[in-house]
Amino acid sequence: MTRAKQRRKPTIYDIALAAEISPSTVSIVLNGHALRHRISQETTDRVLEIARQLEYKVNTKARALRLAKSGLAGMIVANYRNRFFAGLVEAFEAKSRLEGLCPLVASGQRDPKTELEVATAMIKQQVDIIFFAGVTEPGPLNAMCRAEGILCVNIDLPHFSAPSVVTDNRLGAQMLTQCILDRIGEGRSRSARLMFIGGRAGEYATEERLLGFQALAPRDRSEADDTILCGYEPSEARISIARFHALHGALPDGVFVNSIAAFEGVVQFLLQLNPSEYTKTAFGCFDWHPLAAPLPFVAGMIEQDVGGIIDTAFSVIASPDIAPNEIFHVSPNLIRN
Amino acid sequence: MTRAKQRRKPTIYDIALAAEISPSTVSIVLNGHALRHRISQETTDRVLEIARQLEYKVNTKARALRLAKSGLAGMIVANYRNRFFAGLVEAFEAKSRLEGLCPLVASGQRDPKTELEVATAMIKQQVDIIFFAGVTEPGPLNAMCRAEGILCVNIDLPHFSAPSVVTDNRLGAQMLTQCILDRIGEGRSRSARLMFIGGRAGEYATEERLLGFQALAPRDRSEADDTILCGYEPSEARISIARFHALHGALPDGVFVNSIAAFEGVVQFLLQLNPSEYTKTAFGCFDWHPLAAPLPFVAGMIEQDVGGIIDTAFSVIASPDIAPNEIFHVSPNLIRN
DNA sequence: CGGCTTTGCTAAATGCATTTAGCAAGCAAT
DNA sequence: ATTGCTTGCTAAATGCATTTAGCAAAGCCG
Repeated sequence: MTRAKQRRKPTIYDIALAAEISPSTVSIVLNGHALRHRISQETTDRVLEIARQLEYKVNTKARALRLAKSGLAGMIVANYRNRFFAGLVEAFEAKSRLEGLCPLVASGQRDPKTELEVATAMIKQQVDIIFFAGVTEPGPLNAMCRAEGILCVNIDLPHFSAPSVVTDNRLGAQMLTQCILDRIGEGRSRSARLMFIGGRAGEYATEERLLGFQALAPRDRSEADDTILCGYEPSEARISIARFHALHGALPDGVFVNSIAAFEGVVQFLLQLNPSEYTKTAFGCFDWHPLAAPLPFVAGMIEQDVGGIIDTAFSVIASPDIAPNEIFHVSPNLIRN
Repeated sequence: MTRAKQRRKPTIYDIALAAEISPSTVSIVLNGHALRHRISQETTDRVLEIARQLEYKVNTKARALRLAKSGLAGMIVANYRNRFFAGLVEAFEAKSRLEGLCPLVASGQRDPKTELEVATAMIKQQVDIIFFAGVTEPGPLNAMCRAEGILCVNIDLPHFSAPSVVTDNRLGAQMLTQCILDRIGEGRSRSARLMFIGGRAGEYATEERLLGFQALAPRDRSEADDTILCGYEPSEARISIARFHALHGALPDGVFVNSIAAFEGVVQFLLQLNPSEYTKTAFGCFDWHPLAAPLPFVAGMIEQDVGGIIDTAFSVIASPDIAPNEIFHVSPNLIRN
């Protein structure tokens, strides 16, 4: 392999020179349009062989400049530390490559300013599509994409200004609530006291999950302080559940923890208690993590179907006539303990 | 803001037309070379104003084509689910943007074939630099970069074929071991039995950490079965520590868990035991995770300094005369419980 | 043999920004 | 008036791939 290519990267002109034909023909052949343009088999073979020998690689910048598309697929996620987004990104990368696109991912850190900056950077790179996952306000970003003619999809948080793909939060919440009730046991579950902790009022996912929870939680027990929408900070969840415990002198029969972040806070609190305090309580978390799963008091966790979400999002992109306000639901999985 | 830009994106030619000057001048001004090229203040202002009005954005493809550099900074990580890599990526993104580069991250999934594919895709995108973090074999990838004239740095796993930035694993291991000994207590720590579990023999990080561990672990106690390099699969770690426990009828006084993955397996095993079995044992993990930190038996965890690693890597890139085999060490942090 | 089709290929325009060499006008000095 | 410098700007080449319109040669028909 004594390749004397160190000088400069070979272009189609180098191939043309070596094959004694025109650059046009080279381009046609390399793009697989030989038949369409009636290039002879002989010429085609020669071009391909020389390209191989020279280790020719297309200059993506020149191609993108000419075609006004980059072959890049963009995705913005909130962050990578969250396992849901991490899984989403990995599924996105794999699928993008399958589709022949180069994935370009960035985190928006749930900060509108960063999100805008990151989205602008992606548009500058002329990404052909963008998925917005875990963005605080998709509306303006969707508008930007429309103005630039970039196809986009909202993930996780839907918005009417672009097609959206979301987990079926209500269904997942029902599955999780049922799992909690199962753990509590036939006898007690009818009159069990269930608590919902974590998330924000008015927020799409939280509201949906709350609906799923309330559909199964014993009616007569839905008292005001059983639903604590304290956000996603572990410390807030810790304080909130501690307050409940102090007030009632005990934990409820079941706890629906909305998100792994809130779960962190709950665990922090529980581990300060005497184990006998929480072994009678069934916990469920709308999120899955391998470190939380083996905890003895965990009845079940919800794992969102990141592969399904990404596949759906790509199929949305591929369908040209989908209404911007359409929402697709993907069922999550319940992992029972 | 009734912008009639829908048609086509404005180019420097549009600006030139509007300002009644040449595109050359526009380019010079927009690149901040006005002074160097003696463009009058008046002209400069006019160009900038019109560019603003037209919402001009440079076409990165054309620029990249001309300059033969893309303004992209690439990084390959093993995956995103691991918190260390997740943090690394977030630090990388932030720093890249500070440096005026657009971050392009991809995961190699610890699979040489994927790594090669991903690296090739990045090179096709003409990234200006690449960081390799958590790739199985940096050598060939470093060689590719050299052939293409792309600056690269190895992170986490060093290799002589490019400058490397790694956590000071030995130091971190010493800190963690000391922390475990502290927890065990003055009285017992001299003759304490310490165990090292997780990682692979012959692997750089594991060997380094083992050296740090052995430097402090009581000498006379370093028996063969106290060091279990069972890889990174949680199930392997679970089985290994279970076997130890069955064989000796008890846990050791202290356990050095090498990686959060191994820790998962350890936790799985512990939670099956009666708590009295493990409360006398001090656990330390070379990795940090918020769900593991509050566990009562955890004495401390090591958090690698992702920001420091990325900053160091960028400074390596900026220094043209660094030997390819040079290795930079970044101290990690011990999080005590 | 003239006219038509088919085959196989090419010329040239295009996308947009950057940079170098250098022009023209104005002014000062001799 | 001539020479020389400065100021302010521009022409034109360059990077590389793609695509459309169309040319030349060969083959076929009547």
